[in-house]
Amino acid sequence: MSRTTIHDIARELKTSAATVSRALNDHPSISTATKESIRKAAQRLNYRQNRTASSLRSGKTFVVGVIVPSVQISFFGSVIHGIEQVIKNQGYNVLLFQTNEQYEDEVQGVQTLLQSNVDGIIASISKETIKYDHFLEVKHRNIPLVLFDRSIDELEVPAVVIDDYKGAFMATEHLIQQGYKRIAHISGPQHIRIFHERLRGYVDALKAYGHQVDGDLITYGKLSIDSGRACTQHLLRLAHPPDAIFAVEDFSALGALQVIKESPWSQPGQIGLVGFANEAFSAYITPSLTTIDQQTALMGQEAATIFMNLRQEESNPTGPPQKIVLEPTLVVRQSSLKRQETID
Amino acid sequence: MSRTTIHDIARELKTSAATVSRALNDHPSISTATKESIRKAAQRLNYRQNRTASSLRSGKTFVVGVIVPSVQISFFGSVIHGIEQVIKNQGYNVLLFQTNEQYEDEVQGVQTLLQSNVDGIIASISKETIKYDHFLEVKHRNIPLVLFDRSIDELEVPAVVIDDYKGAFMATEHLIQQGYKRIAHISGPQHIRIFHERLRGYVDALKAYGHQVDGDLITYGKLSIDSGRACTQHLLRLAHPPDAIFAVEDFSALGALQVIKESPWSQPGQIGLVGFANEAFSAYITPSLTTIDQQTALMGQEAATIFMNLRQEESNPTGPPQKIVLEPTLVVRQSSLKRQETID
DNA sequence: CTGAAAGCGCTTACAG
DNA sequence: CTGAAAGCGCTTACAG
Repeated sequence: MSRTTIHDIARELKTSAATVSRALNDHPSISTATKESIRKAAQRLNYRQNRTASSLRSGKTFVVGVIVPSVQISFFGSVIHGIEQVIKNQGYNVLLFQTNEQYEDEVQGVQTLLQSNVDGIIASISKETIKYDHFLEVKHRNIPLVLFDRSIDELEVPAVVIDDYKGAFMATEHLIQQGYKRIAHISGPQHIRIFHERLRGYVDALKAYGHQVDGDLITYGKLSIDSGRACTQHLLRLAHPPDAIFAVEDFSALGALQVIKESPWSQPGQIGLVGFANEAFSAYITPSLTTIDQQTALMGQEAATIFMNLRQEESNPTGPPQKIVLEPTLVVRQSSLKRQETID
Repeated sequence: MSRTTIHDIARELKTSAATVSRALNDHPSISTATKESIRKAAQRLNYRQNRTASSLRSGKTFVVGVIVPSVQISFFGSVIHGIEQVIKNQGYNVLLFQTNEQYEDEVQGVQTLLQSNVDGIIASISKETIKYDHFLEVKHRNIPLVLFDRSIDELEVPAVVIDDYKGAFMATEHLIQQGYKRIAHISGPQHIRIFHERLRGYVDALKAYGHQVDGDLITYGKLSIDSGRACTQHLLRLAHPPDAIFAVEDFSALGALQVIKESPWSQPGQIGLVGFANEAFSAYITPSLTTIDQQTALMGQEAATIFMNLRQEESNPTGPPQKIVLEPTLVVRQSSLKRQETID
């Protein structure tokens, strides 16, 4: 019942384990006839390569570690999908680590992936992370590291992001063009670049259209439904409340929408709302959520492709790390459309 | 720059690799003093165990393979979360494989996981799968295999499911109690047990309440928004259309809801709707979707716990495989509430 | 085109 | 309590 090894095949065919190994790996110096008979024997004996042994010897595991806050956020699920598409064809697999947005889990994840000898790591950092030693270790060990979406400039590693500034600008511009006058922003943790960029895009769009930037209308949330609720409650209680909200991501926007719907004096249609991320639920809520699409599958594919290229280079830092910036798209749905006020 | 090994530590402390290995694994026969100094040296030299080498020698990888149709379905994301919670504490990690509901991908996934020497596999089968040889091989190799949700009785392996019959009965009963008279069912592939069970629950609830079971009102879909749309269009075009629909899962229900909303002569509130799974979006669509909750996190935890127990047994089949059946819960939201007809 | 031999970095009976 | 030695199943220079 114990598993077939290359030695079993070698014995069967009266050849050597080396030849069997070469044949199964399609090594050019093995004759076609030999390869053929070895392959047949392998199949007959139900041979399966022992990847662990192969990895130990060759130094390659064909495993890519993927670190994300949570697969339950459809954005990350979708990116993982894109990653898998690309690497599967090259014989790679995904070893998954969820951080639950916790710094400690992220550190532990990196350690585990290092111990597992992954051939590379593709990651999006947790919102709690403000120290990067664990990622620096990856870099110093010359293990290909690619960040996506939530990247960290100071790490100086390749990254795939969308143009968050531009996306935020478009979102805000859209609200302005709809005729909203006091546009608030629910932002996110500023140490993560993308959230800061979105804030910048918001501010610059207001300025570009001659709107005043009012610090009271900018709140800092935590990227969750509950946080979106809290921020919105705060905004609606202002002496001079907003007539529109641009939320830094869709979960915050969803929280905002809930509060808006519950509040008697602020129905949807009166308060414009735009999110960011085009989460799975965003098209189906009511009103459906106007948001910024991030080309998630493409983001995953690009990150995986960078890894594939990096993998060969082997520690020759050829200039600054590659950075791919994808174009955001505005997806207009109902939540941002301004209702005609003539009814009142 | 090459990685520290136990030999490096041994040399440093003038002891043997065997002792270093034992000390780092907290072997009882090593003195506390020795352990202490070895641990310190390991830390100082930034030692990280090479899991590949450890696995090859010990035969354990501390990796659990998880096979699911797609992490983008929040149900599966949530179960994976539950699995990770349990196994992380025991030092295990998740090697992820998505099948995209394709039989070929599932077979390939199993092969890869076998080659990777995973210590066990936790899986939910693809809807396209009707042959199970790949899973039989796992079983025959004595690798712990646990199925969840979409399980296969004939494989005779442990499984965690919810009581799908009961959930479907509850869903249908709820619609009956709301006063709906012609309740349709959008079902799923019948070779997967849970979908057949849900159909049974639907039929039996109708019978239990003296409703007629009308074959015209039962359609067989493919578990997707589009499929739900198609089935619903078909149902609404019947000479004698339904006044309520119980959908086999939430994506089908979402498709149904879209068609209902688009159709001028069948607004929500007139056509009752219940789904199954309590997907992430279900609470937020309008009308919010009444559905059956499946205790996803618990399902993952239970599956992981079974694996943990199985792992020790080592091929002594002690009676029939364990089967855990979780209780479903009816989550009543707006989509199933019957509007008073007095308005007309 | 093929084989013998070394070795990847651990773990673990066996011996003391 | 500690060490020497074998070996997990591969891959790969080296030699022919």
